[in-house]
Amino acid sequence: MNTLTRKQREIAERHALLLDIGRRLVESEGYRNLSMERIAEISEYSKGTVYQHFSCKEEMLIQLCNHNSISLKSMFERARTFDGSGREKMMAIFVAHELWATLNPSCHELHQILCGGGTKEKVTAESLEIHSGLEFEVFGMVGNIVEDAIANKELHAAKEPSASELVFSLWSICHGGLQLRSLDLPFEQMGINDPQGATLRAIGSMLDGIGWRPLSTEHDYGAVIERIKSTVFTEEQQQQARTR
Amino acid sequence: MNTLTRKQREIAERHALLLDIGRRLVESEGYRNLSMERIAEISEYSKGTVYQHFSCKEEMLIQLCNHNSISLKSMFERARTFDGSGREKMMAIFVAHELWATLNPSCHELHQILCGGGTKEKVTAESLEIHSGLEFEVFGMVGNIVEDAIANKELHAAKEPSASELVFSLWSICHGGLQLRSLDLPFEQMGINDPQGATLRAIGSMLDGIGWRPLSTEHDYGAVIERIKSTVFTEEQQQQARTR
DNA sequence: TCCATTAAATGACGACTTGTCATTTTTTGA
DNA sequence: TCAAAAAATGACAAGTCGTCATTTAATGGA
Repeated sequence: MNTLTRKQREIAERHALLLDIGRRLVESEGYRNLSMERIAEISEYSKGTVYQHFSCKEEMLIQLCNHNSISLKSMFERARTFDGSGREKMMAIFVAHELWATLNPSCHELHQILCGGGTKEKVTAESLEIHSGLEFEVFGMVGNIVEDAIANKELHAAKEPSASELVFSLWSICHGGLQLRSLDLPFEQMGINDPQGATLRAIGSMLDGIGWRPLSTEHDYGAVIERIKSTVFTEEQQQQARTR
Repeated sequence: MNTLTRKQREIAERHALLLDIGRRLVESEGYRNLSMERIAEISEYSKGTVYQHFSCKEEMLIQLCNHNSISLKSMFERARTFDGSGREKMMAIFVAHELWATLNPSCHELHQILCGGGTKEKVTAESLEIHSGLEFEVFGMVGNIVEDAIANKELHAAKEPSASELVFSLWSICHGGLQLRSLDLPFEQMGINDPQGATLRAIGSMLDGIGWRPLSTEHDYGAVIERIKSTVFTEEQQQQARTR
């Protein structure tokens, strides 16, 4: 039993190693230049061994993506511990999401790969289920913040947008913003000086629009965000500062 | 001269043919299963000839994408002819965007490919410039509607969000919504019964939030959208109805 | 300790793609 | 009519994915 577990541990370690190599390759050269052959070379295992861990390239990609989702989830878990109003907690979620996207440059790209191109068809049912499950959990976490706010009367319940729908909208703004930013258009020339801030203000306007109190005109959310960064995400913020 | 032009016309025609085959292949099998070899076969030209038109696969993809952008632009041009308030015109833009995305299923996927994966590096400078130019023009068109609304006092000018920034936000919501929808999560199970409507309501909330009059509480924008569909986009709407 | 059995690792291989370029075919115009 | 220019072709090199027969290592009983 002991030996068996040792072997299992070795396999798990190698699995993590391979994923890490994959992540680094995607980050440094884009997922198009990722090849299983390269991963085998770098890891100094043979291709066959790599294929014992991942049934195909896409399987590796979805596992990388799931790994990212887990890290997002844990950041969201920390975000919701921020001691503040519901809307402030939502700001903490936003901060978490931005830090996550900045610190894991591959995550947005990987997410997009999963969306299209018949990628999902090639992946194992298991990984796909994990993926949906994580997406579901993350959605739920954010939804709970909305529901709490409704319970606290910060936000009046309405048929539309429902709590889930609001999460849908927030998700759209965040990911759409990331996508647009990744196009690296000449934003300054277009009159957009601060794309990240643009996303933040878009969320602010939307929450104002549904009447989530205190409104952005009634409260200094800029200061809140600084407080969130320096209290809940100290380490990540430093890490981000170092990366730049 | 005449003969030369005939030849040129032939080449242009073939170029269009190849693009069309490419588009159909992307739509039917996803861009991952697109191969230049297939395009050559289907078109009954040789691979070498195909490569005289497109320096590489990515070049074909960006040209497809640019083609889509041109069609988006022309739909936006029609949208802004809608006879109504600034905010109603913006709804017409939204309708145009939704119809465009529905009628050209490849466009969103192609757009995403361009974002990442080192695709832009492989493409000709010319196509890339056209791409940026189109994006710029489309942004400008929507921006003009915002500026007109400010001039008409429907919307009070503010430092932030500026007109361009508002366009950025709207773009984010629309594309983020498309991306999320393309993940085809179990939306109903998550409490989201109408994803397209969710995007629409998100935009409504945001425009309410910045105080663009008349607010959604003061005006029946649902009815406006029906009017837009039946007057400006009659044909597209029928086409969409047929597709479903 | 030795050896038979089971498990794991390997890399040659077939199938497929991309992009090139020497060769062949077609067109042009004198 | 025919030589020169232009265009089309597909064999080819290079690279990738994923498989699987073969080799290598681990295991556990005698």
